[in-house]
Amino acid sequence: MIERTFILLDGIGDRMERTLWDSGITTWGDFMGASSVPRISSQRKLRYDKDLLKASANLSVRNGDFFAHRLPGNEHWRLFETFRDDVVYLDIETTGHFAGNATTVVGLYDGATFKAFVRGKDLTREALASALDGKKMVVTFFGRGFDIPVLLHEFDIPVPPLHFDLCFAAKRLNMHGGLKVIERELGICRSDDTQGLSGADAVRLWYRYKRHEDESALSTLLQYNKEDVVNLEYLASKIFESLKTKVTGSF
DNA sequence: GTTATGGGTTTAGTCGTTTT
DNA sequence: AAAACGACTAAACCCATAAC
Repeated sequence: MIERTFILLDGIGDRMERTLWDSGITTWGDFMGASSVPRISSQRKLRYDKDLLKASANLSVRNGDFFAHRLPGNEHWRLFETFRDDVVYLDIETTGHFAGNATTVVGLYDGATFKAFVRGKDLTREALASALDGKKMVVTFFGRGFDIPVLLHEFDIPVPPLHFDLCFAAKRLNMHGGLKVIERELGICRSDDTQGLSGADAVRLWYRYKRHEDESALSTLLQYNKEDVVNLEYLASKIFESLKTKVTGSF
């Protein structure tokens, strides 16, 4: 998908990109190989050829920062397949807005293993930073509005440059509603222990664990968080494929 | 059910630039 | 000169969450 992307060129927006695709120029190679391109002067084409060459070089060394800066946040999804091996799925639980919104649990999943960091145990700036180190893309549900700002405010850690927020991506596919609703739409089932639990319940579970040192409440909370995070992977690949088809019209 | 919060996106409209 | 287009802006809107 990234090699079909032209909106990273300065002066090319989504409409011009569509025009290029429609005229048969569907990849960077097509563009650079064409002797001339409709609606683009030869002078500009020269500049774009250089830019695309630079993009190719950055793609081959897998430089996530390069693309993060050249694409608007709502188009970061285009790099999901490219950086799939360096993705981290992330979901946090907190004490809630009016209790200062302190992070209680940070759940991370890299596609193979799940790791939860718990406040008062192993949730530290250093542990988080090292777990996120080297990741090129973070996948969240509404993380742009919630998880990432909260984490930055509390821990000031470096986060991966690319961010695939499934909430806004799903909306582009006319899938409205929160994470649980969308999970159900895609046929994902929750375990018996966490069936029907919501974010508000996560707050309650935390307080139950804290007040009574109730380890079973914590373990339910961690299970809930784990399912949230692990399900993001399936959601992401589904949403990526649908978005790709929708945007390109699957030429 | 309503409201507040803080982050973000989308949409519609306007304006300036590029291409033919 | 006209058409097509991107950039910019502001307003509307969405989400998770909890207090009321």
